[in-house]
Amino acid sequence: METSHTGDELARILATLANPHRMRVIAALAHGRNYVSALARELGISRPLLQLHLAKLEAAGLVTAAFELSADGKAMKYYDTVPFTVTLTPQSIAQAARTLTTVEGDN
Amino acid sequence: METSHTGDELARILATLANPHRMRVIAALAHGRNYVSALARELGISRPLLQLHLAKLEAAGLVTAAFELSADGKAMKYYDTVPFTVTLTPQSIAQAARTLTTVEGDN
DNA sequence: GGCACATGCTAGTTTTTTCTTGCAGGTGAA
DNA sequence: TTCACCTGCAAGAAAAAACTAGCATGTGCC
Repeated sequence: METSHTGDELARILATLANPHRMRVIAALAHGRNYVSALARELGISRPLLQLHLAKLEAAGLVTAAFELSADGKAMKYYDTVPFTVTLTPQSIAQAARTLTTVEGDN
Repeated sequence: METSHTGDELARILATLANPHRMRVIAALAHGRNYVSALARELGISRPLLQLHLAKLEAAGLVTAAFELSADGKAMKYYDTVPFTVTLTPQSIAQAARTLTTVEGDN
């Protein structure tokens, strides 16, 4: 559950979600947690590419990672979605825009 | 007022909103409509740059443009925000992801 | 005419993001 | 040992986005 974000946080969240691969990752994880190699196979993309997207999703706080040992002793990195609710309206954008830190010239 | 979007529409909306300049444009227009030259001065950015961002906002359906003649007969292009409400949750993302059209390899 | 304001467009650069390729490490099992 | 899995990382290529600079148009007013 998300409450309010700074403008920069919101911008990062939106930029992170605005990608087809990452939307599919969220969709896949919404059905249940999974580890990266299996997830890569499920989505039909390369593992390094998936790791890149997972890193961005995690940086934005939209998924979490947890190491776990499989039955046969292998280290698996499991990812799961973080529940969130973000409501976008012109007003909420305006509110967030007030806390943007992008410095350029002046304002 | 927004209802449901295709995955591609949602991705475009999010990508459009995920930019500091465009967030500020939404914020500025939320206070009232304005024309591009005045808006550029208010935001402290160049007019060509603002026009680029306005074009993207309009393409995403987040703002509308209307030509109007000023008192002294000059053609002014006024922009205004379009009311919208987009709620993001893992489920809504998953739902949108089903209609993504990005073709790559297979799925 | 010349100045100040409005718009539009385009070509080229810079920056960021995306993606591939390839190599490293580790484990258990045949 | 070799094979099939798992992870991590980094360098370089490719693609997309952001931004600048400059020129064009038009208007009314002094």
